[in-house]
Amino acid sequence: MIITTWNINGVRARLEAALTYVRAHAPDVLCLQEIKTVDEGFPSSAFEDLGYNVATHGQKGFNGVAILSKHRLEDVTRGLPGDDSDAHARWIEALVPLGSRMIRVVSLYLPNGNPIGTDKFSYKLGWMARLIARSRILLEEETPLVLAGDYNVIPEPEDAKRPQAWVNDALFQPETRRAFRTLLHLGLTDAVRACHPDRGIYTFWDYQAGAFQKDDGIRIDHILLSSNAADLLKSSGVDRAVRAAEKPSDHVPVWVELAD
DNA sequence: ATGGTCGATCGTCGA
Repeated sequence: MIITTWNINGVRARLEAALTYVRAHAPDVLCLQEIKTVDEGFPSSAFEDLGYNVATHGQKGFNGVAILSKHRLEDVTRGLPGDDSDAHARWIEALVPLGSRMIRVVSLYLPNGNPIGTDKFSYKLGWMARLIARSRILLEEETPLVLAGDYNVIPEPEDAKRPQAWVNDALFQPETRRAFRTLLHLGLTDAVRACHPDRGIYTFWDYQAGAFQKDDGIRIDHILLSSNAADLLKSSGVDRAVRAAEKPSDHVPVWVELAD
């Protein structure tokens, strides 16, 4: 089973690119972030025509996440618990059948947090604390867990072409990286890092200043696996060619292959 | 140091 995550930066602007990708790769599950539309604006029928079930958690103008699946979607839950005042659409969970059992898949869009020293950065750190709390609860279940999305976290210096360019950025702050490590220490595996110890693997290149042409990228889209999901891990990868296609997102798809 | 680029939406925010 292939589970893919992709920040598509606007599902309506990216519909043709998304359909092209799905036709070519046919992932079993596709987690999307930054759909940038309300649920009613999501082009569900275009994906349903390709055999996918669709669950969205949208919002007007920005944010918004979705899970598309060739298999059943059950027990769909929207929103990250822990703060009733948080109206951002950044979290959706679902159960998906994998062989004879179920796995829990989450599509998440962690706040960017820039600029540092503002309430946006505080919101990011608070959201990460809630992510850790929710993950702790989900890990208590025996259902294999796949946490896929745009984490807006550069975990280590080797996850950036120019780490020094990010030292004042929310994505690479010590507090941000520490919270991400705390998350990993719950027992989660960074699937791409586990399969690819080499540096130079990036998932995002800014639109500006020819970043992709210079390969001036960062690795901020991650798939974290519970230990019983990591036991099923066969391979993982990053589809960087998508960034060179027509009218691309600034992020590319990241995927894992799990044994059925 | 500044401005450089996108999407959603239509002046400006978020990234």
